[in-house]
Amino acid sequence: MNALYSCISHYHPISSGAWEALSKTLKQVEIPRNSFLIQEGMVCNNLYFLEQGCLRGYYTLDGKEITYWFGFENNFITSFYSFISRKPGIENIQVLEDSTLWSISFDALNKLFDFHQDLERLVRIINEQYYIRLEERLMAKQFKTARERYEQLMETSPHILQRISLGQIASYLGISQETLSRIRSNV
Amino acid sequence: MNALYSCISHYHPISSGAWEALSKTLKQVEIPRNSFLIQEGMVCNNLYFLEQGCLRGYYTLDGKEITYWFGFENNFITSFYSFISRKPGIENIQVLEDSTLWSISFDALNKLFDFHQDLERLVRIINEQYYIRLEERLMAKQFKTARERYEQLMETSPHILQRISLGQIASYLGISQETLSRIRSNV
DNA sequence: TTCCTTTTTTGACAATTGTCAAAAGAAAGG
DNA sequence: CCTTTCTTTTGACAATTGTCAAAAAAGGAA
Repeated sequence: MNALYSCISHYHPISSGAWEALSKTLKQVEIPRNSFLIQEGMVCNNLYFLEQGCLRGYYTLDGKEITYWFGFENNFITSFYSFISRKPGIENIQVLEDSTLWSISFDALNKLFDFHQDLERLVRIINEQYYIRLEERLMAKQFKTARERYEQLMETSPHILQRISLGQIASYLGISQETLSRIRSNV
Repeated sequence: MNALYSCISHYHPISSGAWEALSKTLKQVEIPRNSFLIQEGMVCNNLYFLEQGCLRGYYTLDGKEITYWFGFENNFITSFYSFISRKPGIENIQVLEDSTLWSISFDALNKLFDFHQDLERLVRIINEQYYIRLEERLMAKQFKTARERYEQLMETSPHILQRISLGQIASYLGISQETLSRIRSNV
């Protein structure tokens, strides 16, 4: 749980009381490669913190799997739309490597908010940071070529390339696998 | 201020104490067409609520103005990256129609959070809803053609088409003005 | 190792979208 | 009303990316 504590502190330090309450509520989840944390049609009831391993979020469109994010160590993970709106989502979260997560349910989290304002503040701040990241991604997709997006990914997240298959990276970048393969070959 | 109150209530009702404190802190801003709320290189210190009028956010790339959002009545407006990170942003917010806004500064808002947890919760919830919208937009850009994105915009926000010029809509959709013009002509 | 499966690369061609330039149309100011 | 400016449309062509199909390479299991 140390990884989570230091990750949290990086965003917004919380009181020892809040940390105690949170850590009592968290449940550890060990989940093997190729299993699913969430599947489409389900309401996502949990927010996860990924301590070790690797996940991907994808949905299915015209029979194809469209990957739109990856999760690595120290990422917060959930099927955001479903978790927030409390409605069934279209997202699948697949485990790409044997993973260790910490889990908290929607209800438990909201109960904690009532007693620990600093926890709610923490979540607000994390949300804001994740919003900024998403905004950057939209900008990149909107105004850069596939090659530029790939080069940007290599700079900011070279670890992705070592752990994720080409087809899934292509899908994440919003291009076909063949295009990505060609980008890589004729550097 | 009624519009703001009812907008807020729609997201998350707040106590009368919180509303009183908030409404005392808000400042009304009247700003004419073609002026700027924020310009690039500035730190954005304010969060706005747009009561009446119309704005756009854009930045400059290779000498071109790239519009990436529009604001209409009942929208919360800020240069998000700059407001949150407290760093200079690259965003300009231009007033497209004479507008009436309510304004609160970063510091004032954070002070209010310390006294009114329900206000912080409100902001957290609004952030979450705006995150979901952004996610939808990224998905649309990633996996739909320009024509599909245009048709989706016509369905969900037909009012945009009546108030915003074609070039700016094209930029928002991430396509050239000529392409959008052609999409419209050969229905 | 050898076989089998999955992933990546390559080729040929088509579809989508962008760029540049010019014309047509609409809006704003005097 | 006319002139000027800004916006939208159209044409021609180029660049980017997608699709389908097949080959090559890499990875896993027995």
